[in-house]
Amino acid sequence: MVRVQHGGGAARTKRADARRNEKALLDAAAEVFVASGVDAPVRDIAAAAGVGVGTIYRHFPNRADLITAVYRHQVEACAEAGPALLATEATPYAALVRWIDLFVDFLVTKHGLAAVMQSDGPGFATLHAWFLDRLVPVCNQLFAAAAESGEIRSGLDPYEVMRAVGNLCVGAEGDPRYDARRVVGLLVAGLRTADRPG
Amino acid sequence: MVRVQHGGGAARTKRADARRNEKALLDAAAEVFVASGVDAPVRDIAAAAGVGVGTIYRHFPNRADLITAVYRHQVEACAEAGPALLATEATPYAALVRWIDLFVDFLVTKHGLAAVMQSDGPGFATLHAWFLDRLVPVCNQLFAAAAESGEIRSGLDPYEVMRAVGNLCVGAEGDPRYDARRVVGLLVAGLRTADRPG
Amino acid sequence: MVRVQHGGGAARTKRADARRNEKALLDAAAEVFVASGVDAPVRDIAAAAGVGVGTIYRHFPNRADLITAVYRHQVEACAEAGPALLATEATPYAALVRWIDLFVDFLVTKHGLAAVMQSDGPGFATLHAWFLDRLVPVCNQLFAAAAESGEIRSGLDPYEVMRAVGNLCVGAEGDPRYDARRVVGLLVAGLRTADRPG
Amino acid sequence: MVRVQHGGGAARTKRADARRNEKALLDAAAEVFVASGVDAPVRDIAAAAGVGVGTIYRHFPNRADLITAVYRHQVEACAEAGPALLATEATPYAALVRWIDLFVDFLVTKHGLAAVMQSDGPGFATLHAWFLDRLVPVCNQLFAAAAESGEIRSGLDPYEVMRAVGNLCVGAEGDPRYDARRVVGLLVAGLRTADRPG
DNA sequence: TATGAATGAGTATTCATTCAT
DNA sequence: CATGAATGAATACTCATTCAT
Repeated sequence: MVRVQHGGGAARTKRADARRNEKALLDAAAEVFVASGVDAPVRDIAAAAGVGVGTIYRHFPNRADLITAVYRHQVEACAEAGPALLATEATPYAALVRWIDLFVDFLVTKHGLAAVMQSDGPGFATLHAWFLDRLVPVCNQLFAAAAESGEIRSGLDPYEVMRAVGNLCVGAEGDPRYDARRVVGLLVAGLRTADRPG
Repeated sequence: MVRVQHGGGAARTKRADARRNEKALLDAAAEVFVASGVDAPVRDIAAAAGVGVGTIYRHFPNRADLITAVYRHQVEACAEAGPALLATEATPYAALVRWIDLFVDFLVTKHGLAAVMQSDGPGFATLHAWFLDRLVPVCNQLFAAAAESGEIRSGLDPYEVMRAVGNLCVGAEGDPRYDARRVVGLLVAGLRTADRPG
Repeated sequence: MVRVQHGGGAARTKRADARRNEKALLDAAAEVFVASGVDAPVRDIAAAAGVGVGTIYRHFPNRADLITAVYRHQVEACAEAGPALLATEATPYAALVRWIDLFVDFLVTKHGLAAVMQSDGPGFATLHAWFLDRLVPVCNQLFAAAAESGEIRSGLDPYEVMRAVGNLCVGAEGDPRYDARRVVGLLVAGLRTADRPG
Repeated sequence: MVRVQHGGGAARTKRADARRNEKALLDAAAEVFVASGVDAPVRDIAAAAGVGVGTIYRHFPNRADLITAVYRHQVEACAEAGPALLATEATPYAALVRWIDLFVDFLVTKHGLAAVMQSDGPGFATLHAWFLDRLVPVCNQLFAAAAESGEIRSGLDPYEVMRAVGNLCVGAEGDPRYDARRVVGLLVAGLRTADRPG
């Protein structure tokens, strides 16, 4: 009723405002996550976004919701890249390698995000599930293609490999002797068929 | 004279008591670590050990000291196994594989310990350094032998590989679809020379 | 429109509430300081004010901020009295004596506050500096005038004398045989020129 | 009976040991007091003395006992200097000035000891009383002589003046602009008769 | 009698979360 | 709907004091 009193235009304006607000909030949260990790104090995020903490709780009741929202677009892009790579790369294995590279790029540049892949806290369960729901099918597709083309071993669980890749990206920053891409490269090399031609 | 004997005896007894206490404390801490991770509240550990918090601070001024002490023996055993395996296994690569298996066994059974390998908190720096100081040289030796025998690629950094293995063990429990040993197996397979015989 | 009015009003109301709260907090803190000194536990102050400890930390991040706020008005009044006395008293020395009396009155009635004048703790540095910044200039003015009129020795450091007066007020309560005003009177008498007329 | 079994010699040896111990303890405590103030942790004192904390508690059940013991000799010397100065100095006032100088020298070189003169904690009551019992009579004598010779005002309470001097010595170290001797000089100057000759 | 290990109360401080305005 | 003030549980750490050896 209140909405009716305000009229449709007002409601739309409101919604637009809310959206702008949410967008600003997500941008700010992303920055804070990079700087302080996904465990950053809620107040810091609110301050960075220029909103009150209450606003954050309204939009994202739990932290996982916020993290999910923050990275949704990027994860989305990563997910969509799978089929595309499969279509453009020379072989399914090449596509798989490229895709994993994208995944790694995504993870290592987000301080602390990789930890999400391993976190067992109940609050992160939703986020965890969301990541998997969105990316594992893509990964499945790539693995299936590469297995069918005989480029990688059969019997591999794409989920497990993704989880492994995620783990390898944890804490990659700040240690000059540890290069997540390099060790992921080793892992990916290990996927190849045991008795491949060369 | 009695006093002198008593004094000496008392001193030794005292130390023995303290040592027993320390042992009980380490056992309790190990259990709490398994249940709640290495970040478990000091009070919980104290309660589990049946001592006051002061006693913990007396024996282990900071948390890293406690963690180090808790896992010292096991890490020690792991370190000592390296040369032994090199002597008994058929090839250096076989020894390396077995040794990494031991390392993984050690890590995956200790909830949260693997996190230590990646933790960047200043409080964990000492512990981190200790782990590396003790295990990296062993790892170096195994890698050198396997590289010399032509079983693995050259140019690998054992430290980096250990770090990767550590990461792969993070959060291994509680996820039935993720088997740290299996993914480490993939990584280790990736170490092999690119153009190995078979 | 209603909303806009409400928004503005709400914001102002909020701030007013917070201010009221802060005032209550300051009053409570002042009382606790009198009863238990400026080192009183934060929790006691919070309890006395009927607020949570977090509220205190919100308003006054460190103890010095709280103490400063508690005594700001009184110190302010003391500072402002300097020039006024200079204008109304018969001679500069008389003004100085009266002003020091005010200062003493202020200090002796605040249990533990005088200790602030001597505290060397880093946390009190700000407070200490603030006290001095505000009062020393006033004191300088009074001393300069009294020196020019030939009523007191030259070469005195007003800061040092203030510090001395502050020290003389320490622990003045609770000892019936020690009267801060009396001993300060002795000190002030000692300021007079050595070869004054009478 | 046990003592009888040990024999007189043994008992005497024991007592000698205990005395040596107590002496070492006092020396160590004095050093720690200078370094960290009279509120230094008991354990620090014990460590400095090379004894267990229990030993300190045995010899000095409360901190005040320890402080008293630590400074007993020096206070004693100060007390004894009073009559001596009265006998050797030209006038009673000169003796008084010299004696107060001694008192100040004693206080300012002992970090935190001066605080004892103002402390109202029950634990320090004994110490406080002891200081006064020993020094006030001496001070009385000096004041009486100086008053009789007409060099200082009459009606002064020596106790109060001592207390004031003690206060003026508080926090004297660490502030280059505050010189306890100087301000005590002002106070002492203020003691002179209001209408003295020159 | 000396020791020092153990105790645990006391205190500061942070931060997620709620709710009146 | 947004705000941010208020809350208070949680946790680390210190240190005086006791007591078994």
